[in-house]
Amino acid sequence: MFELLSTNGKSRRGRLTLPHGIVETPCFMPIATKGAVKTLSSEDVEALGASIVLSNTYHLLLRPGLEGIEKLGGLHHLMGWKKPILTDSGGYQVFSLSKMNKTTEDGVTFQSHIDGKRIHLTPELSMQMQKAIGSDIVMQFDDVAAGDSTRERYEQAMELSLRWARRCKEEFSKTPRLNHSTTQSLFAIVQGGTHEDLRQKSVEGLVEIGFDGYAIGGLSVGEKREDAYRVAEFICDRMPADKPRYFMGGGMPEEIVHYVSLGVDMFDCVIPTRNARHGTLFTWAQDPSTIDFSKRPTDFYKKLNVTGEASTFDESPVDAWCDCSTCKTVSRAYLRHLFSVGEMLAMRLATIHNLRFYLRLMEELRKKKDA
RNA sequence: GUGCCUAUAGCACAGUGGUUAGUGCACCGGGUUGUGGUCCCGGCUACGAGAGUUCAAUUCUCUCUAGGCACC
Repeated sequence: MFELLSTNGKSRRGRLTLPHGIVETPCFMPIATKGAVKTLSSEDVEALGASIVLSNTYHLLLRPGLEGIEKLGGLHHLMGWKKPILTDSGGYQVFSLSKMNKTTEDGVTFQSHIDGKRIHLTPELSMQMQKAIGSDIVMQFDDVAAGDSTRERYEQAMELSLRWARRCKEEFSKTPRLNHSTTQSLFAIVQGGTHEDLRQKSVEGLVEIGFDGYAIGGLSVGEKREDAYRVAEFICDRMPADKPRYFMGGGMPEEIVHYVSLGVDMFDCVIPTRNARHGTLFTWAQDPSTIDFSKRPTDFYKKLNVTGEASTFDESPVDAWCDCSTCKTVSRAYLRHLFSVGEMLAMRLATIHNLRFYLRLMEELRKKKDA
């Protein structure tokens, strides 16, 4: 299911063949937490050039629920999205959303942020839910420690994630495939904070169990960027070369460039979509096809706060180098006006642009490897 | 014309005879890393004018000006 097409130093050019289609890597996965990339239709997302999206087990478990999603025929059918879907397991949401949760060996009990109902999420339930969703790529249920945790906490989270990984694999292997696909993949998640020895133990333990792909979890959660770079390289150097590598949750454009140079194949991040909704847009500092990414540049883009005063009478497009529909049809002045009066269209136009920026970045990064 | 009420930031309002006059919205700037669509952190801008009482007035008194209400 994963072909390594070429390498250049540590960086890789690959191809994932999944039940719902082919994903060229390195790739970026737009986030459709509750079954939609906010403000966009599935058709929009496809037109932007996305080949896979990320959705979320935790949110879909709350609504429409396990039985609900089965009755609805799985998430692909519900969304009208024909390409691959990866689902996060819900582990991160326990860390990031709910302050009122309790982690035990069995799983996590927390209160729904919607109606306060108590939910007990276990590795087994997460697997069942992701199967019901019909994800092309299922993520293991994991325990994420905050970026400023003690070594003890990192170690505990890593060990627990390792034990949960085993349970996920068992459940994943035995439960009848509820949906359309017979070839869902299961990815494991490496934990261990910024400690190399813990990360090493995590990778080795997971590889021994055996998964279809491996993710780097627990970074971009408050630690220093240089620590994240160091740990990511350490992990990549110990991951199996013939399996896809997924950096979870990151990051800024220059971080993605850096991680690609270390050999990461897959990314997801809320930055392009969330920043778009708050008026922060990414723009190219030069023609993207002329950027030499092998030098790990950090200055190849600029952030534009389009709600700022400077855009008030600016008739120019958001980005002259961009080929998205927003840049081809509207001015900065119009976008600023739409934000200023609170029109929903502002968020949509900005989301289209920022996602296109990220997807274009990946296209350019792949081109360099193709050449 | 007469009486009463009001006058504090761009707007709506708090408040005080004594160091640096608050809040919300608006505006300006920054943030956002396995989603917060409404979030977070900063910043700017004010006691209508004049006189009096007082050690000290945005605060109390008077006059003026402007606005509101009522009555002719």
